[in-house]
Amino acid sequence: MRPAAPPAFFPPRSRIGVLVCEPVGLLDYLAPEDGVRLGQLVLCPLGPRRVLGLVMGEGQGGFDAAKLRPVIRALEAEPFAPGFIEFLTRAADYTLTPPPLVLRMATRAPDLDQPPAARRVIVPAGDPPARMTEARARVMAVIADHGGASFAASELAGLAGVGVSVVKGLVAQGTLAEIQAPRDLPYPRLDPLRPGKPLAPDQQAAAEALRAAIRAGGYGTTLLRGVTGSGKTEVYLEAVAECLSRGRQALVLLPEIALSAEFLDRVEARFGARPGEWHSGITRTERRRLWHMAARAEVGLVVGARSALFLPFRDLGLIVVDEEHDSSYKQEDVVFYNARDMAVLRASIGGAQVVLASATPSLESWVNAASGKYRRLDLRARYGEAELPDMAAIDLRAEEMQSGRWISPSLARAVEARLARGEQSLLFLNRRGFAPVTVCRACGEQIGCHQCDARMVEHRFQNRLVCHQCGETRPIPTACPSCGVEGKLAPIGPGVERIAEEVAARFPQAKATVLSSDLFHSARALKETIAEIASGDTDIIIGTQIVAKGHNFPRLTLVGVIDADLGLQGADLRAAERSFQLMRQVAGRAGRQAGAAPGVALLQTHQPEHAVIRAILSGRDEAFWDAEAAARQAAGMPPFGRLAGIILSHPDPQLVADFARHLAANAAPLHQAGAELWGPAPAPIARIRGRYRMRMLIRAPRQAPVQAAIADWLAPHRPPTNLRLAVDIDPQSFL
DNA sequence: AGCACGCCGACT
DNA sequence: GTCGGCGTGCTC
Repeated sequence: MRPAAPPAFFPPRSRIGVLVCEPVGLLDYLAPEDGVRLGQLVLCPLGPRRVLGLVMGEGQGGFDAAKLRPVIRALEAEPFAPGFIEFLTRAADYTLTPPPLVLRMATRAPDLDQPPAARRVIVPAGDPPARMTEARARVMAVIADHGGASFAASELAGLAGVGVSVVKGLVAQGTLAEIQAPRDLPYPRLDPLRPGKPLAPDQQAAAEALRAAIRAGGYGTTLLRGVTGSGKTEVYLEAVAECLSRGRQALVLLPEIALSAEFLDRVEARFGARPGEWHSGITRTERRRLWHMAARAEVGLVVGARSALFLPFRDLGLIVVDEEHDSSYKQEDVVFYNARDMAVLRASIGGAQVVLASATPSLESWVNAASGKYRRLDLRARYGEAELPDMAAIDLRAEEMQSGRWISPSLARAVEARLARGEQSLLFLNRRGFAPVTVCRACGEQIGCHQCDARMVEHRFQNRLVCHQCGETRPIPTACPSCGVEGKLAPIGPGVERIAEEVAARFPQAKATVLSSDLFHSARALKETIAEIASGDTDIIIGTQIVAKGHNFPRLTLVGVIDADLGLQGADLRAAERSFQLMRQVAGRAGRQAGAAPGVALLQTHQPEHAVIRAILSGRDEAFWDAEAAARQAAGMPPFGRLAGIILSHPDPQLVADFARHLAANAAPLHQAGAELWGPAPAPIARIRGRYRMRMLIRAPRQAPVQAAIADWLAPHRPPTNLRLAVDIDPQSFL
């Protein structure tokens, strides 16, 4: 373990620099009466308010010493480690996010300004009572059975099946005592020495390579590539074991933590205890506990969603980013960041290892591995040849398609064959709802959202029209809102609900289940449905991309992609890459059967000769990535060049346009840095929630100081009131 | 982000 | 004359 330098101490009333959780940022204060340490969280006076701040170092000066106000008090939370402060600072610099917003992400735990939560618990204190009754004996038995665990009086009474008065009586006798104990307890230690599952030779070799990297200490990133079922998880859990046995903390990031109960069980089976769990669904109590235990190094392993990267770990030695290509790692609202890239940044500062695990890596990671910047480890499939299903295109131009139907005769025959054999089929369409467009046959009007530049999507199960941009819903009208003609509104195009209708009509004997994120109010409900499907309770699954995430359906032998062309259109830089990854994953759902013949994946397409379709069918990933990389390199696009998006929005379209043009006309700092500026242009979604949106795109050579150039460019221009300006470094979405 | 201040139109 | 709309600016 590395020797920890003693944290800098600032004596009482000395001048300190504090980053406050408000847009003002770094301000000077006087240290409180007991002094304060670097990295401590403090409560500061700011105007009439008290706000949270982080002690960053000595004061900046340049502010009238007589006006300095003292910090109210230091919080009892563990101070941030210097490496963590550096990470926050550099993450803010990289993403061009105001540092206070990054500090907010790092302090998202309840009651940080409160002293450690305590509760009153009952502990053994003395001799058995003079009179031992049956009820008293039961209480003593519960205490004996539960060893070190401690309970509140009411919990103890409940467990013993007696009234609280019995417990109180024992306290009065002096047999038991009620004491104050911290509410937030350390997590049970995971045991890295327990034996893991036996590993195949290639897993063994990969695990040893990761262990060696961790043993060597210092930073490094590894791309761990292996299809679903190749045992990636067992391999990186070995890296976790090595990290834990060296006394450092580990973090596993997952894209869809809500679905990870199975994952937590695997961790428990491997290490004998459950890890800390961090995502939007955990309770306030658990959130507070995990935050403090991360800071105090009293949790060894945390499994979490992308925001877990901003937990104040004391000494993080390993970050695993599972399914590293997943687009949910990119946050695009208040703060724009990619958790995969920030994981690499955090690890490089803290001397930690990163494992990027995926069956279908992002082009960025693939190129970094090819250039030697990342180590690359490959795993083969565990179960013989069943890695991928047999794949074929169904050329829709050659099929007899009836209007209002989307399942071709060829695909229907394949489904019939599965029904006859009692096997499952999956029909994949990445489109929620019943129909994406509702058109008036009298006047041609397409029903749109009042707030957004988007069409309302019919959701027949809810019997409403829904805007997929802002979530606004309204009843499905019978008359056209534009011309008023009754009964002429018609749904155009399919969504999963409409495929379900077609399935019900064409395969009336089959049991069908629709899997779409909007149909499940909770992660639990979704999990239950998935378990039912896995148990064989369904003949035909109709799903959006929610089905692409690693669920194992043992009886699934056919995957039908309703519209393989859907992701290919549009000018999106990553359309080909994303389409390839998604269809590869969906097709893989039919390729997992141990020992059995591989399943079949059929792609309905109007363009079977398209490069992406051919690449998927051929199963030659390397060739696809090579071609994609060459095309990106030729165009100077990421990862060979750099992009940044500028998104401006305001309720008045004229105002956004004027300000955007004003910025574009004064872009000298960008050009001096070797960057190009494209736009402004109305964003593809030109209006969301009543705000008009314009976009600009910056492209620069790989080594250009893009962030500094953008900061210099924007600094002199005050945006008008209420105009929102967001900078999206390394954008994934261009909408 | 809040919360002041202050400069304009609409009233008891 | 005031009350209150929100645009501008400051917070160590």
